[in-house]
Amino acid sequence: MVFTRTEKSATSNSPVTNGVKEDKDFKKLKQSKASPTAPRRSSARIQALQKAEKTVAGPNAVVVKGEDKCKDNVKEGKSKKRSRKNLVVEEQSVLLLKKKPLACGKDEMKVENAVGQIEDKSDTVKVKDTIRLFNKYYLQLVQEEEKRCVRTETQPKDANSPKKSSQKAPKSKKGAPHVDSKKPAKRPDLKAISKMMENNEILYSEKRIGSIPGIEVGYQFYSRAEMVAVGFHSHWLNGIDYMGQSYAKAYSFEFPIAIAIVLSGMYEDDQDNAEDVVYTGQGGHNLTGDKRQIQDQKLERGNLALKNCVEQCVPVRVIRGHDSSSSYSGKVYTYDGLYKVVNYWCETGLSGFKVFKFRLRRLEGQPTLTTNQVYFTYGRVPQSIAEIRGLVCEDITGGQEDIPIPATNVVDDPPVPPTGFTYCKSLKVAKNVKLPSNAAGCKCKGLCNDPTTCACALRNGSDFPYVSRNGGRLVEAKDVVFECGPKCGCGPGCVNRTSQKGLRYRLEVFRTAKKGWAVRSWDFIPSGAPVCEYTGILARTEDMDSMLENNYIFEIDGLQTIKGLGGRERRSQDGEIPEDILNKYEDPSSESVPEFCIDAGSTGNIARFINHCCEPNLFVQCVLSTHDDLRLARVMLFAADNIPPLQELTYDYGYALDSVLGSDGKIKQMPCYCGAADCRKRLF
DNA sequence: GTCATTCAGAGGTAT
DNA sequence: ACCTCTGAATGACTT
Repeated sequence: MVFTRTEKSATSNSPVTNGVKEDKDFKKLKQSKASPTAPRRSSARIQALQKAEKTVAGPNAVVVKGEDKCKDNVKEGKSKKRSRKNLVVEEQSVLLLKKKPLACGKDEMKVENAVGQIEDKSDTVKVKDTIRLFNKYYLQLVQEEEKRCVRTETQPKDANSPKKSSQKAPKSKKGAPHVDSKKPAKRPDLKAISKMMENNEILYSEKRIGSIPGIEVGYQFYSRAEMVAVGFHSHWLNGIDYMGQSYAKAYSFEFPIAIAIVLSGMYEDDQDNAEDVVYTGQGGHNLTGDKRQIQDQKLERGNLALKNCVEQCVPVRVIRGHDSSSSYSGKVYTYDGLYKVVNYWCETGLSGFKVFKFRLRRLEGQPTLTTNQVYFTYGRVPQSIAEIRGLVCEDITGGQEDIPIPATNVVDDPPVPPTGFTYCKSLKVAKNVKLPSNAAGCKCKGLCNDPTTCACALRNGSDFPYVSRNGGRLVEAKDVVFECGPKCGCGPGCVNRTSQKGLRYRLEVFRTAKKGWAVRSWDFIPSGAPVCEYTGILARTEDMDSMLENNYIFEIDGLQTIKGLGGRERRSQDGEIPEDILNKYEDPSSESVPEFCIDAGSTGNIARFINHCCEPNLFVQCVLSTHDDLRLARVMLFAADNIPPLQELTYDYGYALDSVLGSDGKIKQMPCYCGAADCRKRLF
């Protein structure tokens, strides 16, 4: 089930876009308390509110301060030079600041709760934001790399090979030995963590013994580099992460001591029995080729660190690496909890060389390991229609989409399928709305790949908004994305048509107990990948006002976002949007409220089943391709995170609290069941 | 399509 | 100046 979407707010890179209910409501909203939701939604809107009512509430001000600091820690990392202690102290002072308002009156109670939640969740959210930042850098660097490849491709010999999808550029830059500049940059993941280190954006740059706040047992990483970004395991290559002598001053242990290990199952002598692990030490093996042992291991570095753990009873975080062929990322790393290093010995391994062995036993009192974690399989993703439990409809699209979308219901008795709507893959336009088709288009041939000449890329700030990796991923949320359209010279395979290529993942509509219908994917979805468009009937908002009970209206607020109106957070930098686009809308009254909306009440696609969540994994992105009218932009949903199979897909409907009025003119409330740690508890 | 091989990668640790 | 249980591209192979 879906409700009216309103203003969006974005948390860092989880974007937001679109419609505001109406400005009178917004005024009401303004009067509402400097809402407890402020922390969660980094939200422009709330910030605007706070600015607007600076005069309010002392305690709130304090809280805000604390939050700001908190945010600083997350976003800018510790920009202070290292010195751990300072950091710790600072964090404590933040805590103090946060706790202060606890003892206050009613309104402040809200704040208190909110603050309490911030604390709980902020660890989780810090991790999430850190990973999102990593993903953003990663995609930016992939983009840079793709650009570089184009350059080297066109330079050497203008290989205008008719090969279609491969503008991949054979990276044999041998032709130009002096490299077309400084950085070969082959590993965007490593570059991304380098960048985060430079900027002090590593979440826990100080190594820690034991568990890491915000990372529960079962947490999944999608690359070694992600772990480095969080500070969970600080080498991207080594299996054993340990604290060296430099920590001797701050602790009374004998160093080095190991703090985290990755089990990749690659050592020929490793044994893994879930709760009980025999881990082979590092060193002495052939780095290339068969990776066999070629010499004796020594009791040094990581091996010594693990030995010291035995004697000093230091627990070690254990991460298991898994191949997951079904995913684009190809690898998954699960955090499986703390283990104690029970003992160690030295033996002659299969290859005849000395190896060290460490027996690890899982500490008690942790969530049980499932076989899914040890022998990694993603839940039970059905392989065929016959395997689907609770199937109530084989394909709700009736064959319209390339990939069928089944519906399942294991909640109702008897199970019922979703009804009351007509599936429609593409947008329909109401009679009184005219969709222009004035986009000029670019003159590229075949595929667009040179952002310096493609007219469409130029509109996006001289870059393609997408990288071609994984079939097209949006590098970051923008106010609006300009895609290639019907008048462009490029073909359908062009990366700048990424949102026009239909569904890419096997989606399922499933029944939930409290939230009605919901949507999930059987496939892994990498961050920045397009998930689906929001379709329905494109209509005038004013015609909708009578239909208060219609919960499927999506207001198109591309224009409002671009202007930063209604508290929306700008996503693009000033000057990035071509002026000819902006200058069209001169009537300020037309700007305050989205003029157009998409009504998916009676007709729509899969998007109408996607639920709201206060901590979503999708974001909304306005896209223009056939015309350049921001008020009529297409609405796309993109993945904000790497999304594992079977995780419910959600986005932030973006309601401001108390912004929705019932037919009686009273404020309507709707509880939120999203279950996020920082849930606002109300949808509106 | 899958497998095997290749190799750059870049910070941490110790010398 | 070492070390390193990645990742991705390439080439060889199998169906």
